[in-house]
Amino acid sequence: MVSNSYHHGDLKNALIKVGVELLTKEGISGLSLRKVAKKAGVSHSAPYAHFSDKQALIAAISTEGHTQIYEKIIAIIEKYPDDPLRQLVETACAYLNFGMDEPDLFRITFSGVVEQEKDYPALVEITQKNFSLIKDIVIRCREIGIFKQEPDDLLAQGLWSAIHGVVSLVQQGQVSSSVLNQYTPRDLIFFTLNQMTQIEIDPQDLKRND
Amino acid sequence: MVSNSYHHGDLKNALIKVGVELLTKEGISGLSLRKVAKKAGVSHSAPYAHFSDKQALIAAISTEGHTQIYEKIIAIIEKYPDDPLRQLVETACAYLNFGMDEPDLFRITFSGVVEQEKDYPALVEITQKNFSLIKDIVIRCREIGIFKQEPDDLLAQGLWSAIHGVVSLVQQGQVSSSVLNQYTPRDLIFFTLNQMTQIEIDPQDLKRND
DNA sequence: ACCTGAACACCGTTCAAGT
DNA sequence: ACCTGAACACCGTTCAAGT
Repeated sequence: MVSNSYHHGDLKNALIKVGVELLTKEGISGLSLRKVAKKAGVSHSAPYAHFSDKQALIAAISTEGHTQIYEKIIAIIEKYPDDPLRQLVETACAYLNFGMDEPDLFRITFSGVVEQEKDYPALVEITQKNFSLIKDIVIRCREIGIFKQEPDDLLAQGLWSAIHGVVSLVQQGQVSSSVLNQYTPRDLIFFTLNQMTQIEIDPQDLKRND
Repeated sequence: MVSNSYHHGDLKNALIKVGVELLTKEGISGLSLRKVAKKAGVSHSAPYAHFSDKQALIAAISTEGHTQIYEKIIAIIEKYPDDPLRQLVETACAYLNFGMDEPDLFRITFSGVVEQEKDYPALVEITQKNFSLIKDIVIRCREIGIFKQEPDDLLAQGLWSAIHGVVSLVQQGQVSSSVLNQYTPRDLIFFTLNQMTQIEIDPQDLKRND
């Protein structure tokens, strides 16, 4: 509907968009280059003009997922500019929500579906930008006494790993049912944040937004 | 070589074994039912007598991966019967080693490649047994003051999630290069254990075995 | 430069048939 | 009960050809 025969000017981005749609609709196993091409209204070989192979499209979709998280974190930082603890908590919750709301996009983005990440500069760049944002939040948190003095990199990496672990297991259904009966995924996030920090974080204090 | 025409009595286990071999040799993308069948010396439709579909074989391989970790943890507990902290540390390192030594088997086992875990009772059972082992270790650790008083389930789940997060990111190459230049994966594990516990764990104390 | 259509090798899965 | 072989629909990828 955007154009008629030889497609719009930007098939590349159209393929990424259609790819994400197909992914959320049919899951990772339903994501094929041929279906994406058909859904975009081009022949099954047209995508090869823009992506060297299927992995390259998956890498582009992963880049899209990282970008979505990046924009969410930026928005959180701007919303609570003087409250680094809040930034930390909201970022962790945003990560959890991403895993719960868009499980397949989350998997492609954060669960190593892309095999040779280093081959995709745009992907490497956005992952570095995301880590940088988290490191900034951690630094500001440490300045107000939330962490003991540890190297920033290690703190940020440890924190992100722990949150990533929780969300991954929740999203894969690998959380013990005895735990799931008593605690919500949100509880697990707060438990982890409390273990990783030197202060007590009360979920009740933070309930007045999504 | 085991037999001649109509194969040995246990094609099912032969297929699992060959599947693991093929997995470590060619990776997840190289694991196909047809290749497994050929490698086992049967026609491409023979596996369907034992596995309803490809997912069922993958679930069996995942079960094998969980069983390998289970046996390692059992061995660790028997090796250090009176040292729960050591049990904890060694188990975490075993998890890391599994991720580093057999990345593809690790992925199938712990990274949600199996889509409907609940459909495979043997898989559900071994995951419960593993969680139970970890919970036992955590309980014994708490009794000697390593953790503050928290519910066992939550402690065990939180700890396992954090370790899982570290190993997953390491194994997927998603650890920031600035961190990798300064710290080994083992450092990250010890950092995480130190954050999650109430005592200081010194890696030096534990260096005299693999 | 961008896209098409035929072609190839490889999948997962089914099913009638064989022992 | 266990396995085979043909068949089907679907892949990813390549390439000569068209505008």
